[in-house]
Amino acid sequence: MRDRLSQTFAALADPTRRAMLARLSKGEANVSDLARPFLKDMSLPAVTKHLQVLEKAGLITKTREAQWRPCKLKPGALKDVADWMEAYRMFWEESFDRLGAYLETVIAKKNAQGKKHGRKK
Amino acid sequence: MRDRLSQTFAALADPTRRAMLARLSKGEANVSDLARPFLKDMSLPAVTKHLQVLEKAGLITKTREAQWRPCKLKPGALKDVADWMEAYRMFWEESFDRLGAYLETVIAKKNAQGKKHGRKK
DNA sequence: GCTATATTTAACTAGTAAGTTAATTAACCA
DNA sequence: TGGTTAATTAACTTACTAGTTAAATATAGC
Repeated sequence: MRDRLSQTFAALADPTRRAMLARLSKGEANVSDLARPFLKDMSLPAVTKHLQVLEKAGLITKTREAQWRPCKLKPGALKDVADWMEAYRMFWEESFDRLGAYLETVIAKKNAQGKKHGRKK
Repeated sequence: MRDRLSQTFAALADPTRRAMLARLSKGEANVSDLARPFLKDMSLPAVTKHLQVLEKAGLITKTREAQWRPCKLKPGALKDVADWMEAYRMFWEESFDRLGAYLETVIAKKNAQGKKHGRKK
């Protein structure tokens, strides 16, 4: 599984790792903060490994601060997932009138992008 | 990996399977249609297995029609992914004014849901 | 320097995933 | 009935994943 998007999806395919992301969505946390809810179920090295998976997938960044390793969400990879998902939105936005509303938001988004930031794709 | 969302993410963590979904987003297709682009790279049983993964993850449905097995996208699982993603949208919608626009669409969506369909969560 | 705290690395095991080839099932057609 | 097409199942191999325990590294504070 060499491609980045596959790596990201694989990282998300685990409830422990998703719980860690959920925790990080509330704010920065170091490894032992993130480990705390799971230490009944698994060892600390297991937590370290999960964090390495998240980091390699580009979902978090880990920095150094004394003996702690503060982690935070890194949005890029999630954005890639969101962009991929976008192609399928019409399939889950089931009602027809919602589809119309959806198309409007897409157009609004495109315009906003064109004006302010040059984004890839 | 017992939970459904993990199963869905795992199914999406493979470029072959995502390509199959992309094909199905253009319309129904049977197994050999879906296999065609990959038969240089893998055997037909491998394709069958990929489709089984997608089916078990709730991403496609397979029906019977004579000796063919027409497949089509099943949006439910993708919707679950989208719902999960929603909690993180603010992290990848990086610019502050976009965040404002995002909040408006969330409110609009909430209202639309309340009026028309009773959805979970 | 010594010790406690935070985290990672090493070495290993068990289970799962993705692929293979060969054989099998199922439906159609002549 | 026999052949052809479509798809799956069986049995197996290889590689990866998630976890383990034990040992190592790094930093802070006395």
